[in-house]
Amino acid sequence: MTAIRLYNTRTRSKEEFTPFDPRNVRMYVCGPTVYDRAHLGNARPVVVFDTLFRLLRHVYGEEHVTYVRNFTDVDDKINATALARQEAGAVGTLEELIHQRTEETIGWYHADMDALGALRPTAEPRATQYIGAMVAMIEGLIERGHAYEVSGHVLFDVRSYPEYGRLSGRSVDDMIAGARVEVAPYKRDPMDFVLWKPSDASLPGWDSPWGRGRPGWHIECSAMSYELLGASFDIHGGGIDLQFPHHENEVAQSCCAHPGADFARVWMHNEMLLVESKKMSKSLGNFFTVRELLEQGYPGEVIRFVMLSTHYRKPMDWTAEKAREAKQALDDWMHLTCDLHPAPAEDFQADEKLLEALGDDLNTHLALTYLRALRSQPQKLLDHARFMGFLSDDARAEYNRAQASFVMSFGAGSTSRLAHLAQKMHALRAAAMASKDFAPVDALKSALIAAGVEVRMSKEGVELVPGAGFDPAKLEGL
RNA sequence: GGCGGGUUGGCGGAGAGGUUACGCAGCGGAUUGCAAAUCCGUGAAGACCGGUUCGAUUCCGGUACCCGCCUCCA
Repeated sequence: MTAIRLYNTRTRSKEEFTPFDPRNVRMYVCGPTVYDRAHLGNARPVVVFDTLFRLLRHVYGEEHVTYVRNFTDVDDKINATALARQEAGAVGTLEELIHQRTEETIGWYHADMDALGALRPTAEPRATQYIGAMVAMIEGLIERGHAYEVSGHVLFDVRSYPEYGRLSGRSVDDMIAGARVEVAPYKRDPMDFVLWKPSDASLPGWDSPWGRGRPGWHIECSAMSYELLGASFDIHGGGIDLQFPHHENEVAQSCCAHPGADFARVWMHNEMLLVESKKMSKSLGNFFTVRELLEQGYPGEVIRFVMLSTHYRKPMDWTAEKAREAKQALDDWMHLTCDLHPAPAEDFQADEKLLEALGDDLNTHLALTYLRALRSQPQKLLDHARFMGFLSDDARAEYNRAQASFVMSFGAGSTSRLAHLAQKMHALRAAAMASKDFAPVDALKSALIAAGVEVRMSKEGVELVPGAGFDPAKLEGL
């Protein structure tokens, strides 16, 4: 069995991965808050942990890996969007408008992440489906003396959990010293965080022992991971910016609610995405969405390739140049493999070298280097690229559709416009060879290149290949 | 202020205490009427200062600079 070593944020070291139960390897990854289109930064953990999911499925068997990624559909930004729609005259109750908004966003998210070649997780729970589990967990925390109720709020008492701060390497005292936020007066300790907060009539709420309200941000992941994966599971992933406070608080809640269990054994955090060397973030406003990129003509697999060309624990700068290189490599692979048939997934056995690269804390860059070396073995390249999430059925279909639509618009075989031009070119060239006057040949060649056609000439004949910027209209009159 | 991470050739980006990363770009060659595509070959690095070592870009310490978290965020 392939050895997998993963960097564990909790211990700050690379460790050999040993699942609690090899027949049910369990991974939880923090998913999106569904109030708007996913930006490119949101896509990084999706692609990274999708690659890990694929590796785990290959090593332990498809049926033996459970991957949970949540949708946060309780959030004040969602409420605000719904409220704005209502004020703009949208029909329906606030709850209906909120539901509409989250449904719509989840649909976008699925479409965008599918385009990146990411497999759907085993389960995608929504916070609103687990309010009962959250309330139960909060009640348990109060009973055990780890949480307290104050004026409709329930707060977690960080001083009741001595390990608080261990995951993110901070001490409560240091954090208080450097605190930049105003502290709510009802908190026993400035670092105490909200488990439950009251909702007024203009906000969505659920009945609870503490009145009508809604959960704090962190409790949902604790409740859903417990319900779907148990008190102890193998891997918890997410962006490094979630390490504190989100994951720290998750650890505190879960470990206090289920003493004796491990919660997540391995914590994995992907680094941030940069744009122009600055972190892409909502507050800086320098983010763009996956959809925008797709619409600009960057195929999803190109985005995936760029993502995987940088190790997940390093910041990654998104640049047009990287996208260009990725596209070049993928086009080349597609061209080499478009006529081959992929091996059925169940028969595929990945090469040990590729598995070693991925098993070494997801060295995806090395894995891509391995794929590149497979140029001379197209069948092997096709199967291994597909294992990595490239050259998918969709991408191959799209490629073939593009080829077909080209034939469609010009007619097939010798009557095709380009074939005709190729013949013309060939004849002109043959004449030029004799007359030594190449001007007419060069003129036609220039016109073809201007139309986005690549001109390949050899002794055997002339081959015309339409490129990315191919414009059939420019062929008129040639 | 507290905590964490980074600094590799023109660009991107890995591994390894000593032996070619790789890709892109460049250069040279084959090929071509000239090109394109393809193939072959090739130069170029390890922020700075110390230490450990027979030997460090790789380990340790310091300096500088950059970045992130501590506030919604993947």
